[in-house]
Formats: sequence, structure tokens, C-alpha cells
Amino acid sequence: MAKRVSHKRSMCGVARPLDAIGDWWSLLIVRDAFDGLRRFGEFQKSIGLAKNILSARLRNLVAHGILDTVPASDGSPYQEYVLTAKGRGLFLLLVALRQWGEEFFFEGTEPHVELVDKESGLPVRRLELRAQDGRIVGVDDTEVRRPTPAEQHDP
Amino acid sequence: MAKRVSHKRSMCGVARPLDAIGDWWSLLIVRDAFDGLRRFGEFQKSIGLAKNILSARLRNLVAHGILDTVPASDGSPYQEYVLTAKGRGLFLLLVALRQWGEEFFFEGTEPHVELVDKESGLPVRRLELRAQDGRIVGVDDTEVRRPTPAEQHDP
DNA sequence: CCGTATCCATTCCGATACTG
DNA sequence: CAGTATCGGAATGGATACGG
Repeated sequence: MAKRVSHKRSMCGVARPLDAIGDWWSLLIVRDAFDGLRRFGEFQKSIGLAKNILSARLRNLVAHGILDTVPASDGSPYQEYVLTAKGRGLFLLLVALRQWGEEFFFEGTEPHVELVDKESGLPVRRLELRAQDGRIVGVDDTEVRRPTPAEQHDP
Repeated sequence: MAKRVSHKRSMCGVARPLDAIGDWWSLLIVRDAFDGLRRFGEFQKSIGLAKNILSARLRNLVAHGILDTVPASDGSPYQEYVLTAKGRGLFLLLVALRQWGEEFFFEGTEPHVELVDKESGLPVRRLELRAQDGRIVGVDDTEVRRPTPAEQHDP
């Protein structure tokens, strides 16, 4: 999980978060948390991974401040796992992943889960990236700027 | 890499793509590809992983149609790795990851790489998710709708 | 310079058993 | 139901050596 090469010090906003959510299961857990799942057993049933693994992943997500444990909502003497503000910040990332997945991993006819606007019940639009002046920008309209000209890439 | 639990048949757009880019290194490779890197050695120097691992990851990305190999640009008898349309479709996902990372993994004063609009040179805005009518919607304004009421969650 | 093949240590994951 | 502990098989990742 935490790889030997620590990207903690990388100046790239892409590299650093990968310690927290770079592994396979964590994003699925977070997705389920967005779906309203809170209990250990709920996650386990939904994702279908071994309990010890789930335990480790949950602990990791809590350690990274993405989930938080709260005492209980019903009377159970157990814990529930809820998204923190940092965790909720992953919303757009999940949307981006979902939209990419839907575009390239599903046949046109194939039924799939859909993210809809509660108010209208209609599917949301595609994510938009805009410049300061409001223009929608794509890959070729942007570039990456490094803070100091001394740095090559990541190191 | 491809886990025993195949999510290939999941109806969730989040789960399926994880076979392709769910691992730690792939996203960094794709990020570098967006940065213009094309050669084996460039990726290796930038990311700093063992050659056999890089080889496997590149092969996996090619197999998933995210990268493609092209003969050469200079005279070298080797290959170069370029993003396919599917790969370029990951742009917004990288942006989402980057913005989340910048928000929660960097101190305010800490310098970091920045994505800027080429035309103005100014940083891009935060990603926006809009409903059909143009309203910007967040987590609480949306919900997930499943294609048939028969399905519980993923299986 | 590009990539494959091999070896070895570490980690991951699933199954199971166990405690509260 | 909610976890922890342990065990064994599988896969990962790094280093290195090797061939085109």
C-alpha cells in the first residue's frame, strides 16, 4: 500500500494522493460510502472482500482522514464509517472515473448505473473544466507549470 | 493485477475501469504520457520503477487500449507509447485527482505543479458538474439510479 | 538505449478460526 | 454482527543480468 518510494514530497498533485487511494479496493469503499453504506458488514457484502482485508483498508482510509469512525447510529456497540470533508472531496474524482468508465467500458446498449440530478431526475452532464474566463478547456488547451524552473519532473 | 473478482460485468461505471487503471503506477504513467513522455526510458526515469514492472504496466495499458505503440519518431528501432482516444479520455480524471490532491495534500504555502490555461496562462478553475439545466450540482444534489430494481448493488 | 528473464523479499488476499 | 489472528498460496516489486 504505502510504497517504498514515498511520493509524499512530490510536487505533483497527482502523485501524492496515491498513497491514500491508490489501491484497488479503497475507491470502491469510498464509492459505497457515497452510496450511504456505513457498516462493516455492508461494505463486505457489497464489495465481497475478506474481512481482514476490509479491516485493513478501512483503517488505512481512516488514517488518511478520508473516513471517520463514529460510535453508532442504532444501538449497536460498534462503529460506523462516514466520509470526512476530505473524503467527500473525492466526489468529482468518482464522477470522472464513472463517466470515463461508462464511455469506454460499456456497450451503448448495455444497462448501467447512472448518476442523476435529484431535482430533475435527469442524468448529469459531462464534467466540465473551464478557464478563468469561462471557456471550456480540454487537454490541448492546458499545460502543466512547475513552480520553479529547477525541477525536472518529480524527484 | 486483474483480480480474481472480475468487475468486468459490474453495472457500476466506477468498478469496471479499475482493472485497467486501478493500480498504483498506471495513473502515473498516463500522467506522464499527458506530459508528452513517449519513450520507455523517459517513463522509467520519471517514475523510477524497475524496468520489468514498467514493461508489464505498459503492456497492460496497451492491452486495455489506453496506450498504443507506434514505430518510432526519430530513427530508433524501438517503440513509443502514445495515448489513444480512450487514454486521452482520462484527462478529466487526472484533473480531478490533481485538484483533490492539491486541496488536501498540500499546505497552503507549499509550491506545487499547476495546471494552467495556455491562452491566458492562468490556472484553470475547479471542475464543475452540472445538471441538464446548467445548475452546478454537488454530492447532495445527486443520486445513483440503477437500471433495474432487481439488482441489489454490484454482484 | 530498449526490453525481457530470473531471483528473491515483501506484500496481498482469501479462507478459516476465534473473541466479544 | 464486528472485528482480530493466523496461515498459505499467489502476485508484486526491486535488483540484476542478459540479449537486440
